[in-house]
Amino acid sequence: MRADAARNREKVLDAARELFAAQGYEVPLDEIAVRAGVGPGTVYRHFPTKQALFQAVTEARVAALIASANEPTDDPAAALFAFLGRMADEAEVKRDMSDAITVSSDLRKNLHAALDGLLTRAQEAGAVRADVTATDLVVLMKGMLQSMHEGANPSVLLQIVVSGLQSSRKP
Amino acid sequence: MRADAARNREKVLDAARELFAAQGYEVPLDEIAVRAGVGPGTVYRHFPTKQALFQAVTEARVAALIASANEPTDDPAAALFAFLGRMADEAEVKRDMSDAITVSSDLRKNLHAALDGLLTRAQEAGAVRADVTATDLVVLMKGMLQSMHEGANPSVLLQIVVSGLQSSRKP
DNA sequence: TGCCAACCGGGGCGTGCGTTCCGTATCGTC
DNA sequence: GACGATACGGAACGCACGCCCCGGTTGGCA
Repeated sequence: MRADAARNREKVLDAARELFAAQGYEVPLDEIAVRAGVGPGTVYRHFPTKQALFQAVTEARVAALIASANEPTDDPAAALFAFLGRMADEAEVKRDMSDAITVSSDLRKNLHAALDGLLTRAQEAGAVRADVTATDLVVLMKGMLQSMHEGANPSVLLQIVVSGLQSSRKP
Repeated sequence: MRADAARNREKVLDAARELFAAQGYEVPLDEIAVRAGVGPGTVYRHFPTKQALFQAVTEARVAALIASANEPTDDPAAALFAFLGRMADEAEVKRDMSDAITVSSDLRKNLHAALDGLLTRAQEAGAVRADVTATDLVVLMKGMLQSMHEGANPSVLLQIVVSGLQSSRKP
């Protein structure tokens, strides 16, 4: 790969990181190109599609998050809640977190699997209501993450969800 | 107004009700026109804009919902939770409920005011954590309502939120 | 029944966006 | 320093959608 090509690739990635984080997936690709100081064609030389660029930007972050879910622990409930907290923290600063779940089905599947493990163990420990599924949690979190950028208080939202998970099923 | 004009107006309203409920605000206006058996021009003869048509379809339902929030009660917490339940029930069947909050700022304002009243009274009764604001609730409900159509169990989601609201603030 | 106003259909315009194409500039090698 | 491959930029395409316009049609009143 030529030197300037590598440089441009980085400029595109930097611009994409910044704009996806600020505005989410809906930011026009042309804006990213302008911010990077290149033409739209150049973006497509390095990434076959807008989705691919988005994944290149978010994949590593989300993968790290998911990896942190698989560390063994002796307090399953605390592990689950800590994970939700990390997701919320990440989403509070970067708007692309919630879009990542929507755009990439791979990512969503991985997240689902990670949450499933955490959730099941927390439920076996009796710390989380038994009628919640991993799907419920993914969806609930996605709703929460989106809500964070519309004026709500993120920590209050998270506490509500965590408390709600701990309460027992209504008759 | 001519007889056929009135008939077409009703056909458009029926089609809009059905398609907005099924697919939300994003449904193309042309689809509504096709479903109604008329041309797009006819839709615009009766409603100046797509938003206007959407409001014509949703306004009454949401207004009724909001009105139900203002009935006096002696159990403020139950009133609040019942209201949230009604919102959830409505959204479970009709996808346009959550869009209504987004599209019409009037509707959003009214909903905010209604929730503010319910919430404040429930908090004064000590039944709901004091650090939640009406904005938090509107946004959280919007996220939840959107999420309901993605495979989660609506009643579990609602129970989690309700339980979370009742729990006290973490130190 | 004839006439005019009201109304209808659908083709068309403007816009925004993802994506592609190609003439031109630039890099790296011989 | 010249040459070929590589990469660049941005104009252009296709598509989807909200919205408007106009030639033809229809309804209801005289």
